Amino acid sequence: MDHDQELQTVADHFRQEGYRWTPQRALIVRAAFATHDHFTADELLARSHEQDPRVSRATVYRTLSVLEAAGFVEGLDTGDGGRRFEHVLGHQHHDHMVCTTCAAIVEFHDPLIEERQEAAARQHGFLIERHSLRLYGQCKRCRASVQKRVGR
Amino acid sequence: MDHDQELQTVADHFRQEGYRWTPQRALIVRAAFATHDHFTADELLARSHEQDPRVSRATVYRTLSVLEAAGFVEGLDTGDGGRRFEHVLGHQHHDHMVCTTCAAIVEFHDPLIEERQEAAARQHGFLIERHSLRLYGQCKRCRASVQKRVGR
DNA sequence: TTACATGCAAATGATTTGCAGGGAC
DNA sequence: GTCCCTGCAAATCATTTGCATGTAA
Repeated sequence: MDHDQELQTVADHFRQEGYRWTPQRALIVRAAFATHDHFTADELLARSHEQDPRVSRATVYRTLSVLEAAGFVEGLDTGDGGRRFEHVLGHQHHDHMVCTTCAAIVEFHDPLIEERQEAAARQHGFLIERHSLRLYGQCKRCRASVQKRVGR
Repeated sequence: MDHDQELQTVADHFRQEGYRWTPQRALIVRAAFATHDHFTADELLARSHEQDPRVSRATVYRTLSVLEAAGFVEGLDTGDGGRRFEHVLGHQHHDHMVCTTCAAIVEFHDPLIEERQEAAARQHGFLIERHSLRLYGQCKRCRASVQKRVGR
């Protein structure tokens, strides 16, 4: 799915749900989908401002919450109180490793883990709607630089 | 490990790390360990106030952060911006299912999942310090009441 | 004695909301 | 023409911090 198609999908969803499709929302969604990275609300505001400095922070938050509810975007707690969002539409589900030193995010996926989650849920009569698996620690790069320091 | 022993362990840790062991900290830790549930900072403050209304919110937060750093307590983002803590000392590691309807928390544990997490981390040169696995959805009770409603 | 801890109130930072004017449908 | 959306500023909410005073070691 290319970006224009995606944008169309989102626009359709907004209208179907009774939301209006405004230039601000188009601009914010375009900015959110521009790259597949993990952005904060503030970064999204900044990116939107590159296109039009009049877009307000409030509208960014309001749009993000509609996008999240619709599953176009997924929010991750960063652990330090903030949140980052990622563009999900058209991307395969995956989990995250978060570096506690440099905040780098590594994505991974393991079907066996997903399967065992389902099994655990079944055992408890629980119906999974979504899940979040995060590994916190040191990424390759940060481990390497620690070892260097320790080594000398 | 009974509660007095636990308290002693925590007190020892505080002193070893150069923190002072004060009546407030003892009171707060006792309140945190009183039950194995998932409490907010605010609830802990309330519980502490039952013993001594002069304990301040700031001291609760300051004590929680030492407890968390030491691994006596573990913080979980609730998804709505807040956090809950749970007493970890003397309890086996486990993950959580969170009911999005009634907020009930079900604990579960799967060694195979842990193993696969380690494997994934190894593959990416990542060193896990801690992890968080949360399944969000409907608990048994809430599923049952939805079905009842749909059924009639 | 001397840092560190405490309580208080003010500061912070992310997110939300009330409101009056503007614009999608 | 409605009613939702927007920008702005003020309001929240959880958490943190500065400071003068208290106190564990």
